[in-house]
Amino acid sequence: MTVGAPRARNRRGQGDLLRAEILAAATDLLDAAGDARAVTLRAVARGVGIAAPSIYPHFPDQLSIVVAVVRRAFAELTDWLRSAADAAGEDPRRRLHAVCLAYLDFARHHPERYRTMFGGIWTADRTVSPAVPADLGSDALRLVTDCLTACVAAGQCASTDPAADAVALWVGLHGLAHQRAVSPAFHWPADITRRIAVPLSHLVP
Amino acid sequence: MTVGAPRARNRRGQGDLLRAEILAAATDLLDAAGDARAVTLRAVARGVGIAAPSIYPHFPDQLSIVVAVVRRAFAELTDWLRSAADAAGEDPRRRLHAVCLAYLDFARHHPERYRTMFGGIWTADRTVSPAVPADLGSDALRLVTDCLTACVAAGQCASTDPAADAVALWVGLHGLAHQRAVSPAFHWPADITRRIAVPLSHLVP
DNA sequence: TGTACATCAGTGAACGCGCGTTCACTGATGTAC
DNA sequence: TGTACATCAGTGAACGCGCGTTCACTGATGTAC
Repeated sequence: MTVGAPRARNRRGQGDLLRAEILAAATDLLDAAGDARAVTLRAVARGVGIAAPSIYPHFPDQLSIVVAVVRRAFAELTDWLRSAADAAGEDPRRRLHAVCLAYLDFARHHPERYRTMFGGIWTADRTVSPAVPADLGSDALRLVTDCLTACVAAGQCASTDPAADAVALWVGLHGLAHQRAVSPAFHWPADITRRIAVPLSHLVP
Repeated sequence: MTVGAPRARNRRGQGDLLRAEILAAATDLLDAAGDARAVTLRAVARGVGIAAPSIYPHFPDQLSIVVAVVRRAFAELTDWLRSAADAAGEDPRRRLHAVCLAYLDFARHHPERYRTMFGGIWTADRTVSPAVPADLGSDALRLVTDCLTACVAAGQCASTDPAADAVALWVGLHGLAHQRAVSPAFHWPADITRRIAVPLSHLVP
């Protein structure tokens, strides 16, 4: 976090540009510190290079910044998964495989962000329930469900309830993603991804 | 957290009793607030009913309290799993089943504690890596591994690498336990436990 | 075309707060003689 | 048995810090006339 030359102030009508800068700085802070607690209003302001009160026209309080960061991260995750599925072509099995790997990739590349996305945001006074996966993660979960359903339709998957099994598969992926973010030093079995994803996918041989 | 009558001071030589009270108050605080951040030195002191500096003879700093709480929680988890296994009798399959359910029970009864146990403890200056599951969770993981190995020996499980599959099973349980602690409101499939534990256990029909 | 003025983007100083930690201390309790 | 004293358990006041938030403000920019 370097403090550069004094910021050129945005032109009239372009004040919302600062909002994007604030979000970017907050995301950087989260990725660097690995703790939503580090995303203080003053630290964000320092990151952007503005005075702390300048944040208020864009976010009503400090918590809103963290929530906005998490919301954007979920949108990125969904885009990331969708791109992976699209790149995998038409075969349902390949698509499912690609989405699972992409999910784990996302967590691996942004471990701190991932922890905060799925760790909940807890405060003393306000109750902020990001409602993962029901609300924020619903798009990502639906993508997994769609892949699994397509596998069933193609006769490649033995699931009799793809929606429920998609939740189970996602839970398994999440367990791995989350705990790898927390304990990268643990000696994970080399094929741990396969060991989790294959049984939970109910793919037929 | 009520402030009662002024504490009777411990007798000479019994000063270590306070250590246990401090740990208990810190655990209560964690369970109530759901955030390791709430376990401040001053809040713990208030909970016990002592002056804040009285903690220092027992813990070198605030972080050490949280670490001690987590260590004790892991010991409790291991005891809890062992009791469940013992109560299940000799049949390996029943033992494995009992341990899986007990694991999820523990998380369900202490969601905030669970989140902190497996969420890592992050600070700006000191790096505290609880090394889950390698270090702290190793006893619990070994219990799962032993159960799975016994199932293989009894011909009830098709795993060819029980140690690696135990990690996969644990990851699945953890994913469910963790995300249920974060998002209890999500509409989990009714049989989600079975959907995760059965495929990852590789039990034969 | 010039100019007064409203608006907008952002500042700087200050507030009260809870925090971790330090320091010198107090007063009860046990023990040596 | 009595008494001086060391030790132990814990206190109270104070420190400096970073925090979220407030307030009155500044100065550039666009616009109405």
